[in-house]
Amino acid sequence: MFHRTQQSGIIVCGIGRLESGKTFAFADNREKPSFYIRESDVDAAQKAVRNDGEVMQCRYTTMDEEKVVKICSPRFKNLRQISERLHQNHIRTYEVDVSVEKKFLMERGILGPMEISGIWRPGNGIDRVYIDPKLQPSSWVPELSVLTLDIETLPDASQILAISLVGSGTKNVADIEEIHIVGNKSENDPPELHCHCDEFAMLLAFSERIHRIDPDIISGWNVVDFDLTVLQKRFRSLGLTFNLGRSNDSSWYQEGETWGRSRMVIYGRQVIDTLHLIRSTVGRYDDYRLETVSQKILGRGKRLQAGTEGEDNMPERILKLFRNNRLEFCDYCLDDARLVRDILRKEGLIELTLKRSCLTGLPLERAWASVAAFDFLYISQLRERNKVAPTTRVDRTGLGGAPGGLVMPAMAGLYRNVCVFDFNSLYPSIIRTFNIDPLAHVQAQTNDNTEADKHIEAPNGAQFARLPGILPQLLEKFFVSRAKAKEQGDDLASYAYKIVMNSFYGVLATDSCRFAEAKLAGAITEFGHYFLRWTRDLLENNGCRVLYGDTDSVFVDANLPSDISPADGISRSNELCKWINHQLDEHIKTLYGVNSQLELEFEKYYRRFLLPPTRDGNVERGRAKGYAGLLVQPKGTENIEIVGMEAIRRDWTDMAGNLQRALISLLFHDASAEEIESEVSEWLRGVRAGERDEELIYRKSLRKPIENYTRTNPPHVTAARMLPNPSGVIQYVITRDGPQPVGFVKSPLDYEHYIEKQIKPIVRTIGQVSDFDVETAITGMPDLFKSAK
DNA sequence: TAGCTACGTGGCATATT
DNA sequence: ATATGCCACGTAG
Repeated sequence: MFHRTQQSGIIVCGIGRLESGKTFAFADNREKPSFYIRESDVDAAQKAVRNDGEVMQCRYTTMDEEKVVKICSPRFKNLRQISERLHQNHIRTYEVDVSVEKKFLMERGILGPMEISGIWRPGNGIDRVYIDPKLQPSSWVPELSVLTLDIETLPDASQILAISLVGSGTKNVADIEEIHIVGNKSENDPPELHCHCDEFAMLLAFSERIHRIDPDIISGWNVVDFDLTVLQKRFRSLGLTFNLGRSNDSSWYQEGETWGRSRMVIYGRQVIDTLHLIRSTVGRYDDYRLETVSQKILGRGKRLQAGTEGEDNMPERILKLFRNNRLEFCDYCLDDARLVRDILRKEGLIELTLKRSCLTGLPLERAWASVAAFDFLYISQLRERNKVAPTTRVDRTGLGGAPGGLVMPAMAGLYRNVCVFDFNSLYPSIIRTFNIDPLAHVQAQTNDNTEADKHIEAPNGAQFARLPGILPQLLEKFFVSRAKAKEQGDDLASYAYKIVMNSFYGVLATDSCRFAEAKLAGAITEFGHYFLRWTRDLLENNGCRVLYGDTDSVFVDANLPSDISPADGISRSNELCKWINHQLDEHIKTLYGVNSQLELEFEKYYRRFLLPPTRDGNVERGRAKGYAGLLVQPKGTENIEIVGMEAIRRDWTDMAGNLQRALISLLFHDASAEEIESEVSEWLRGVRAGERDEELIYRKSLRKPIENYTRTNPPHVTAARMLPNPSGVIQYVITRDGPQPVGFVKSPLDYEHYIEKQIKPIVRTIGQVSDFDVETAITGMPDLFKSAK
C-alpha cells in the first residue's frame, strides 16, 4: 500500500495479486488525511488551525473519555503544519502519526488478505485496476512468489559483472534459475547463462526479466543495502530508469537511521532482506555472513571460500574467476542466490513472515516490527470502541524504568534428578488473568467501590478495572487461535502466535510505544515475581529444594531417591506439577476473584544437573543464567544441555567450549578424578603441540564504530584496528605480540595465554563441584608437591 | 518506519599501596 | 603491585 498526493487531495493505492494469479491495483480517492484534538481545545486551537484545515464533529473520545473532533485537510503538508503549531502551543493531538494507509486498513478491519469488488479496467502492466472499490477482510492464504537475486561487481562495486535470479513459490516462478553476465556467448554455455554485450544491455534485460517474472517478493542476502543499492546507482549512471515495480513509479532507496532499518521501495512488490529476516527470527549465529549462516542451516556453504588471506580478499578472487573461468564463476554467483532461496525454504521464513503479517496488519517488509504491530492491533480495537490513540511522544514525559524478571539465588553444586517447572507464556497469561491494559489501567486511586467491583491491584500498586481490556481480549483471541493451530499440527502458525503474544510486554516498556507505561510493565513483571516466589515457597514447604529460578522457571530437587528411574522421576514430577497448578488456581481465585490463566508446566527432567559457582570465590553461590544438565528425552535417551555457560558463548574459543563439554560429560558419567585429570593434561598437551590452533579463535562484535572506542582498548578492538575496514564480528587470536585478526596473523600463537585464560578458568569451575585436583590436572603434579618445591 | 531487564565475566584504566 | 570501578559483550528469559 502507498499513497499519492494530487492537487485535489490524496489517493490511497494498493497493488497485489488475485486468487486467480492475476495482478490488481486499486486507487481510492475518498480518503482524507486527518487527525484529532480534544473538543475542549478547539477554541485554543483556532489560531493553529487557521484556514489550513477543517474541524469536524465526530463520535470518538480519547482513552480518558474526553470528546474529540477531527481535523481534516486534503493536503498532508497543511495537516503537518497545523499539528506542529498545536504542539508548540502544548495542545494535545491524536493519531497525527498514524499513516493514512494504516487508517484505511484499520477502518475496514483488514489485516492482510482482502476481498475486492467493484468496476475495473485493464492497467499498464497490471491485469486489473479498480477505482474506489469495496474492500473487505478475507481469510484467504495467498501463495507468494519469491525471487532471490545476487549480483557480482568489480571490487569497488563501480560496475556490475553479473546478476543471478532464482525463483521459488508459485509455479511459474519456482523454476527460474538464470544468470546474466557481461561477456560474449560461447559454445559450451549452459542454458541458464545469458550473455550481454555490456553492462547497459544487461541492466536493461534484467529490468525486463523482473517485469516478466513479476515476483511478489524480492529477496537476497543484504539485498537492500548492497545489491539493490548498487543496481540503482548503476541504472542512474547509465541513464536508465530504475523501476522494478508494478506501477509507473521509480523504485527508491530509503535510508534508515540505524543499520538494518533502510529499505528499497519497489511499488507493488515487497523487498525482504533475508539477512535481516534471519537476524530478527531464527536466532544467533557466530556472524551473519551468508557462508556462516548457510553452513549452519543447510550444511553447505558458498562455492568460493575465503582463503587464508581472509574475507577481504574475496572481491579480487571473484574478479579473477570472472576473467579466467566463466562457468565456475556463473555457478558461484547462481549458487549464492540458491543458498538464500534454500535458507528461506528450510526455515519456512516467507510463510512465517506472511503469517505474522496477517496477524498484525503490517506489510511483509515490516512484519517483524513489534511496536508497529502493537499499534495496528491496539488502535484497530480502540476504534471499535469509538476511541482514538494519542500521538506518539507528544506531551509525554520519559517512561521511567520498571523491574524485569526475578532471578533467584542459585545454589552451586552437582545434583541428581532435578525437574524444571516453568510458566507457559507467563507474561501474556498474567496480562489476561489480571486485565492488564492501557485502557483498563485506573490512573486515580479510587478503590472505594463495592467489594465485587474493586479494582485488581498489582504488587506494584497499579490498579486495573475488571471490564475486559483490549490487550487481554487480543491475547485471548491469539491463545484460542494458537491452540487451534497446535491441534492441526500447524507449528509455524503456533510459533507465530506465540511470538506476537510475547512481544506485547516488551512494547509496553519502551518509550517508542504510545501506549507504554512503566506502571503497566511493572504490574506484569511484579506479578511474575509474586508467582515465582509463591511457587518456590509452596515447593519448599512441601519438602522440595528450589535450586534456582529465573523469571518464569524453578529448578527443583524434589528429594527423589537418588537411584529412582527417570520414568518414575518424571511421573512424580508430573504429579507434583498438577498439584501446584491446582493450588495456584485456588489461590488466585481467592485472592483476586478472577480465573487463573496461568499454567505451570513440567518442562524437563535432568538426571544430572550442574549449577557452577561464580568466580568470586564463594563456592556456595551459583551463577545466575548458566547451568548444564543431562536431559532425559521422552524416548528415554539422554543428552547434555548447556545454558549460558562458556561453551555456548561465542566470545570464548571453540577450544574452551569443547573442553567444557568434555569435562561436563565426564562429570555426568561419573568419571574418576584420574580420568578427568588426564583429560585436562591431554588438552594442555594438544594446545601446546599446535593441534588445536583452529579452535583458538575469539569472536567478538564491534558494537559501535571503531573510532568511538576511546575509553578503553579491548583486545578485539586492537585486532580490529589492523583490518582495512573493521566492522561486525571480529575474529582474532592472541599471539606473542598480542591480539591479531584472522587473516593477518603475523606472530606465533601464545599458547600460555590460552592455557591461562581459556583452560584454567574452565577447569577450576568444574573442579569446585568435583573431587579431582585442579593443580594436578593443570601442572601435572599435585598441589602439595608444588608448594614444597 | 525504536520490544524489555538481569546478570557474569574479562580486561582496561586509574587510584591507592 | 594490587584493588576497584567501569566498559563492553553476550547471554537468559
